[in-house]
Amino acid sequence: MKLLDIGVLSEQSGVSPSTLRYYEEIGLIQSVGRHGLRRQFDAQTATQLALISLGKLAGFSLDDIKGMFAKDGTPRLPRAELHLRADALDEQIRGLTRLRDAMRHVADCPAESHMDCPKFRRLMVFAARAGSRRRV
Amino acid sequence: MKLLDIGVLSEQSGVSPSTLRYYEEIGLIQSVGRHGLRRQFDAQTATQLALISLGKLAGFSLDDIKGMFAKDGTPRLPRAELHLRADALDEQIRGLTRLRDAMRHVADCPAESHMDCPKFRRLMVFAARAGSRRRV
DNA sequence: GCTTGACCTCAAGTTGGCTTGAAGTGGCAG
DNA sequence: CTGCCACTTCAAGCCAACTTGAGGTCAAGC
Repeated sequence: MKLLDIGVLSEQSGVSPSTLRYYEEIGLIQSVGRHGLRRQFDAQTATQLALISLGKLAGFSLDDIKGMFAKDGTPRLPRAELHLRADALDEQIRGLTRLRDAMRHVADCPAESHMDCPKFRRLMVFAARAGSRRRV
Repeated sequence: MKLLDIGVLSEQSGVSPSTLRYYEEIGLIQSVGRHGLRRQFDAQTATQLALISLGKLAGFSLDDIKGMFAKDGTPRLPRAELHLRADALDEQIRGLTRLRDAMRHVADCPAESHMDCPKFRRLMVFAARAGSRRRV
């Protein structure tokens, strides 16, 4: 079983050593030994790190992600949870799309002031609604 | 000119009084006077708050947003900047969409383990790339 | 054998966007 | 006139996800 020195893993994964130590501290990853003082990691940890960054992209917290690995570090992704998260992503994508369209419109809008533009005003109503709802 | 007590504005906008005070403290909004101790705000501030929540949705920081108002509180949205931000939103939307599709696929994927699914592995490569780039 | 440099530990600091707590004040209903 | 209650100030706290700093260790290259 090939072992990776923390520096190598860091280099390979783009995750800084301090972050790796932090991840280990919170139990997200495990080192399998030491070379002198230096942590050594299983090659599998690189895969795990890719999954972690994937999870972060999808909006999971590190704590959420922690629950997605079995004790041995292999992924354990509950399908229902994935669907839920995909739905949340859908929501987010819809909101962002609306926002982007409106921004484009406003940027090209000939109205003297943005406040004179009906689309902009509609956008603000949307924003006001979105703003007064509790954050996701 | 109609004035709003902080409580009224808070109620109306869904922004908590402490947040309003915080926004004033950082110079994002201005109160126009006091009724006893209580801050009073211009009715226009409600509009401004809608814009602020809009800006937050779009991924602007409060500091960015601060730059989007003239000293009198009227919006000053540079069109070039809007286009840039819309482009960034596009990027974000594309990434999220890819992610969502892949998540859906994985959730329904018949492979024994997620690790056996080619799509999942491709997704991880994407994640590894995205993760090692500097955060936007 | 000595230096070097990347690692080590542990505590504390950072950032953004607020919220909370303690102690005080003032307008208004009764 | 009294009590209430939403406000006030100011400092401190909170959250996640790290980073930084001080002081220490160790394997490897010269």
